[in-house]
Amino acid sequence: MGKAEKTRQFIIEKAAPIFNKKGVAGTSISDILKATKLAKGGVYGNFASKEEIVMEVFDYIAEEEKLNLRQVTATANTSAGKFEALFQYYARFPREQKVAGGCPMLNFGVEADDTNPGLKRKVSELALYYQSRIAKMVQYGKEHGEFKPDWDERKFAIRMFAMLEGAILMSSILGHNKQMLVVLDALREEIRLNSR
Amino acid sequence: MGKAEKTRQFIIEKAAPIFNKKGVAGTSISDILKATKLAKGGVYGNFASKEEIVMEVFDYIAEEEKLNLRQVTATANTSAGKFEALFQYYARFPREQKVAGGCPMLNFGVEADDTNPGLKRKVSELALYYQSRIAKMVQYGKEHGEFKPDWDERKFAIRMFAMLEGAILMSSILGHNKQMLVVLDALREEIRLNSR
DNA sequence: TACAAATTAGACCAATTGGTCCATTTTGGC
DNA sequence: GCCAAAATGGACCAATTGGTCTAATTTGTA
Repeated sequence: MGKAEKTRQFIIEKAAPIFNKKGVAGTSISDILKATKLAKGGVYGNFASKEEIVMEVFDYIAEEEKLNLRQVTATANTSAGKFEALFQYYARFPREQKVAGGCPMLNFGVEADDTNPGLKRKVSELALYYQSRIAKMVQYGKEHGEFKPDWDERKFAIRMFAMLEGAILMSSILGHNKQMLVVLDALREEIRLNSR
Repeated sequence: MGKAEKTRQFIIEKAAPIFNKKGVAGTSISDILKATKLAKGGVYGNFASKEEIVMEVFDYIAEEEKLNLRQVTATANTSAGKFEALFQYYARFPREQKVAGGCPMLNFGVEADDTNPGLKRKVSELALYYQSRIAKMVQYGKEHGEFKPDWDERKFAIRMFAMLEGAILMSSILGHNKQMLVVLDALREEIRLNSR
């Protein structure tokens, strides 16, 4: 029992950054064998196919990232404070990422879009989860008198999410985070304007 | 002379949507042979490698997309009008795309990031080109009294670009463009606030 | 400590990968 | 319409792909 489960988890953890960096099509089973130092039997005894590994890898990265962000926001006790903590996290992104390779929604989403409906669904669910978390942070802030009551939290969540993903893309292809900083400042300003 | 050049172009045009949809690693030479109905000699007589095809395919898509957007903005003669034309184009994105598969900066950028420095560079140049075009549209609007002179065009360009890319990602993984419409409305509002 | 069950190593498989090469065909200029 | 040059088809290549299978090892438990 325990052994197989541990090997499974071990494979997932080793495979995750590879898939996140090189993509699904760009990652071969032999890449995973190399990283885990297992033989084929060790992998295929625990997973039915590459596809199954990919799915679980995505779930794993998603869960780690959620955990990460929950920790980041937990440090503050006001909504504005949580937003600021988030912004400071993204100002350092992807340096403090647990699973290397950048944003999994961006990486897997772009590839899955035209090739893997199951994975695409997972990505969209994760994206909507983040947007609802953002919206809830605004909502909470409104309920506690931090933010103006007429601030549309759902629209803000969509804009914030889109801007962050776009900024992550730019950071990775430009090799610096100056554009991310500009985006974060704009978000800060938007929060300030909606504070009271 | 002419023949080889035409075959080259033919291969690029047929290969472009495939690479744009399935990615570089996800596209095989045999996919290209199938799409062009050529044999290997016909492809490798015109290109040295898959890599060379990819590079030219990206240039081709980039050029087509630039042309497309230039036509879109050419219909209006004010900056505000050009922005509105752009927004209407992106409200329909990717329906009216010349090369199918979505935004090449998103598709190629995400994959090239960790795997292909040459392609990565092309992507970043294209992204900066678009940002400078946006900035110039604001600049022109300021010079012609459309927009307020203290509007920071470079920061706006970064935000607009990031939001559009993020919205394109969301459109493709959600399968609808509702979030894109929210983003476009926000951009419209920002332009309105900076108009005079 | 014995032993069945769980786990793994790695040989093996057919299919596919990117790429080469040359004989044949097509081409455009004279 | 001739003919060299350009272009193409497709056989062929070694390496790699995802995946199977079995013999050997490791495991937890009685």
